[in-house]
Amino acid sequence: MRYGAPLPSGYIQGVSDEPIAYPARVREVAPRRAVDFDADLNEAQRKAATHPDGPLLIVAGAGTGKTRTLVYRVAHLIERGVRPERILLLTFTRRAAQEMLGRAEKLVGSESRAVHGGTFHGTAHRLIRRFGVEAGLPGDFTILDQGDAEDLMQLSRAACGLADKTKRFPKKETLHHVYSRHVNTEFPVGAILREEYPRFIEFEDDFTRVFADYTARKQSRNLVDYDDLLLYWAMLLETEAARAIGDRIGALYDHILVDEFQDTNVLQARILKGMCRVHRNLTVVGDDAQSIYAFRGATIRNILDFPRDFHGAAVVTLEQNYRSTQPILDASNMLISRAEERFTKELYTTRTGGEKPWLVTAQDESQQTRFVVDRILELHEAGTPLREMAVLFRAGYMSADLEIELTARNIPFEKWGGLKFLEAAHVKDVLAFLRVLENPRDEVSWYRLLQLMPGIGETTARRAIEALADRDWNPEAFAEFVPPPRAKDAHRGLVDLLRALRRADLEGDGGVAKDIVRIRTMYDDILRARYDREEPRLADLDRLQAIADGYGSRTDFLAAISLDPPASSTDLGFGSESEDDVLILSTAHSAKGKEWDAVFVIWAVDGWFPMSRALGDDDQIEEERRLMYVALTRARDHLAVTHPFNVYQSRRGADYSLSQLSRFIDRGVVRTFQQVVLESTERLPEAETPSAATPTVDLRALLRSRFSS
DNA sequence: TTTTGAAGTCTCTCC
DNA sequence: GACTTCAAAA
Repeated sequence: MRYGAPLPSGYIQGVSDEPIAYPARVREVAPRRAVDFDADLNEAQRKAATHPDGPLLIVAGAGTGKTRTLVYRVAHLIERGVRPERILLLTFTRRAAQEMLGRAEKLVGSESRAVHGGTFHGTAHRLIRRFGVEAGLPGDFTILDQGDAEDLMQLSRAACGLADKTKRFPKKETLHHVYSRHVNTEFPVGAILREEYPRFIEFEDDFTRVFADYTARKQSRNLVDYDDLLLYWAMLLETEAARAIGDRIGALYDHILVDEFQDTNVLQARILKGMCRVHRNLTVVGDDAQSIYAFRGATIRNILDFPRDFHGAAVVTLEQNYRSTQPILDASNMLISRAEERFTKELYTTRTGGEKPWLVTAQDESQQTRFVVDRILELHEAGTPLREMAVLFRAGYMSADLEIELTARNIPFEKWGGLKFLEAAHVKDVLAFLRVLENPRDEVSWYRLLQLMPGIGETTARRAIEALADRDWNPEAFAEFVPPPRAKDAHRGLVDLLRALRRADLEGDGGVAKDIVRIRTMYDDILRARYDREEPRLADLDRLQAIADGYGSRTDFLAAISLDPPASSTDLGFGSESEDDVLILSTAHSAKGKEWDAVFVIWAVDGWFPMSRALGDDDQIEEERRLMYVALTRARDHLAVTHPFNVYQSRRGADYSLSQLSRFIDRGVVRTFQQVVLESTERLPEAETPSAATPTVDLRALLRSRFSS
């Protein structure tokens, strides 16, 4: 059973097939110059970049000039006369797309600006807005992010009568995870349960019921989740009823290039096949050793099966690493050599010299932090800009202590990945108002904003929504809804606010930033009453307002923030800040595709990296290992892996426990590092503690003994 | 019956 | 430190 919306058979033809307009990302016009493929590329890179038409698989190890090769391929295509707007460049993150388009522009000039680039989801969104209505999809849908989708799943769960305290029935997050996996991997629900949640197998029928309700609910409320974006794209291409539309979408592009192919899933592979039904000009680049998105359904089979799926595909392998020094490669190669399955080979470099990476044992978290900060300042004084250094970790919250220290010492930093401010409750609250205006059927947002009102809780909110649904979501139905007496004032206030906002819309006095100002006349008070520390939250809303200012319409704004969320605080529209020399803090995932002169990988502790949740499952441990490999291979000249020895365990009472070094740094890997054990700070006066202290005999012995057991 | 405050329970990666 | 669950108050 599948849960996607079937495409209605009727659709209207018409509207020209001119390419979708993409906003130009770079303003200045770069001069056009002849590209020198011979001088700029090595043989393998050149072979890939100048490959003629037809399917091409580039297997590229870390740092082998993958981006460079793709950019030169784009340049080559343009020189060959392919129209730039007929080239589609699919990447995994928005950052990667921007970087690649920027580099292409430097190479071939402003012409390359017409190249279409973006993430799978972003591109899906544009195509669906453009062609979806013709295929019977709603034109005014709003996009659910993961949190919204989970909330909607909760409503479905309740509608199926599974919300009561039956403790054993899975949480909304689990339900959504299974659903998303089903869509992205096409595994049957039962198989997913058997593999990942054996304890829930008995509920398979209930899962199916909830999913059916969830799917129907999304459709009747004009809601589209991330998975739907891909699903609808695939269906536009594949469904017989949409054949003519699929043909036109397929005819939009002559060449398709895909970055990070190892992180695509079967649904994305189907999309690529569909996009290539007129031509077979598909170039994919990937590295199986860097596959780190299995949790999203990515499968390495896409790379392995590529030559079979696209018969006669050329395969080019890039092995020469231009990024890292040999000692860093030695450590990385050793680490990944432990992987259960490997398909690619050892990386090598012609770069000479370079010191062994450091393996730093700190006494505790605060010493780890001090070491990292001291070392960063040292390198900075020696001439490395802050922006050329990064601290990487497994999960967003692990940098908390470091962030405090950096702030205290006035070192500017920028954080990538982890919790984004758009996911913060108070920001989502304000967005809920906007989304209800945009799509009055947005049940998730109604539910959220109603419960903000004093006196209105779960039950009253649900009743109000029922009243709305009964009247086909006519906005007036809410005004006529009779709330319980205690919520009378709040109801009145909300009705007035929504009316005022709609009126402003009609009178052209809108603008999404103005909307937010109006919403905040009500919401700021609610916020103050709800939270003790209101200042940072109010500041977040100021930032939201500033971002909104850059968008003309509410529709654009809402779509943009679901698909291209500002990833860091400096992305948030305070322009000049992003030019500053700032240190990068990033999750290992968000660091993929980037490189720095100096990289610090902190919390290399078993249970942290790899995370404890992965420990039960061999495949997950392998994915964690590849993730560590990704982290290590980000470094050009300096690499330090740190682990605190004593870890404060807030979970089990207030005491310290001894931590184990990450299992990925086994004895053989340790030999590729130089070990540094930081002295306990109590023993030495601070002035005498060098940032890289001499190892003490005791701790070294302790360290060794752990590897011998 | 519904809301709200307080204690208790986890904590990921991303579009 | 944020979200869920439980018990008391309106």
